[in-house]
Amino acid sequence: MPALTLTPKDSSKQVLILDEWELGVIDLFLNAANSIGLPRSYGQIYGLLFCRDQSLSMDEVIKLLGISKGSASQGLRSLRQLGAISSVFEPGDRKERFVAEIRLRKLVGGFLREQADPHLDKGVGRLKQIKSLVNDLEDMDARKRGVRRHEILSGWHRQMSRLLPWVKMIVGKSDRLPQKSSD
Amino acid sequence: MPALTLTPKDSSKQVLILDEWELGVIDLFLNAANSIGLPRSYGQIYGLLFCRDQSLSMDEVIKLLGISKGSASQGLRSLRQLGAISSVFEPGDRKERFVAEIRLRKLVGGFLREQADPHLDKGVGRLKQIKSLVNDLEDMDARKRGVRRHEILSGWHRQMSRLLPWVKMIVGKSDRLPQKSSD
DNA sequence: CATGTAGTTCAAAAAAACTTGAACACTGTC
DNA sequence: GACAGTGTTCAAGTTTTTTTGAACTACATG
Repeated sequence: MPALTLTPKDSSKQVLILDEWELGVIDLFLNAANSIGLPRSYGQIYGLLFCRDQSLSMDEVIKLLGISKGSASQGLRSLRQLGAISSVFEPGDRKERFVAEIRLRKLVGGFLREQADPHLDKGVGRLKQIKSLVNDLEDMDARKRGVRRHEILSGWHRQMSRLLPWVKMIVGKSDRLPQKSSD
Repeated sequence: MPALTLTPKDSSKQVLILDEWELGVIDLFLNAANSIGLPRSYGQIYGLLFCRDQSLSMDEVIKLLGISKGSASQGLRSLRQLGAISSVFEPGDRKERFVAEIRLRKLVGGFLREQADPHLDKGVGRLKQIKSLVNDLEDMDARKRGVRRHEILSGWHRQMSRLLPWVKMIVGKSDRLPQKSSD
């Protein structure tokens, strides 16, 4: 029972309530965000934009999701930083408007770039530190054990570094091919 | 101070303090655990076991890391469930003792099995629910939008399902080859 | 330059996640 | 059966993360 008394072609008067399926999608993304370590509200925001054909302003996001200005501002900024959404400016409008990036390749790529890569970089430093601590050991047996562990960790680091490019490559092979939705 | 007058070649008298490099490794795993969404203490426990050649009992883990019985118990159980550690029983000893799994392939595989797969499974249900909500829509335009979104999500789901086996495959190619530690 | 709109910041409040430890359960011994 | 050694459970406490909202910056307009 929404959209009953709305104006004909008034595009700024877009449905200001959410459909049930949209709530489902938003909740799905809320959970997804959460499980990859992002704040729930980021997921909600992305989910909302994902559902819509039209760009939304921050105000609309706030009203539709019922979240605070602060959350919306930070969420939108971070999502853009991740490449998960992008902003557009309607000519002659001061408001910034947002749309969701829906190419999985881009989403995954952005996430890896912003989250995984930094961790791998920090890892280099940590490994160096461990190596130097190990090299300070006097006792040869203890040292040998330490060296072995450092070697293993270095190997893992190398492997993870190799993996990421493959992930970016594999995801996005045949992005958007939604033919049979038989299930 | 139990086990003082116990066994002959008392193997329980192991170093009861941590080397500095071990602290470094433990901290590394603490952070790693955290960033993949596991409790910090799991990382500490794994890190400690990773450093050691000898198996450790729960008691030793508690003393060495200074964590509570509850954390140790839950951490050890979950890590075993993830396949990140395994338990061994010294003959004639009632205590369970633990060692770290150091094959990256196994670690990654266990993590994906226990964390990623369940999410994908739940995803199937969510998608079904969204689909049925979308199919209830009267308005054909709204419905079309909903169908489109459902198709995209299904495509993503398919892609992620395809990706995981590759990840398990790629990681572990040439596990343990730590030849040149020149860096 | 006063006003209104758009958006950011950040300290404090709220919520979520993690840890603790005391009570409990199980098992083998005397 | 009472006891001692091992390990689990979970309500309550602690810590960390997230959200809120009021104050603030920036900027265009009259």
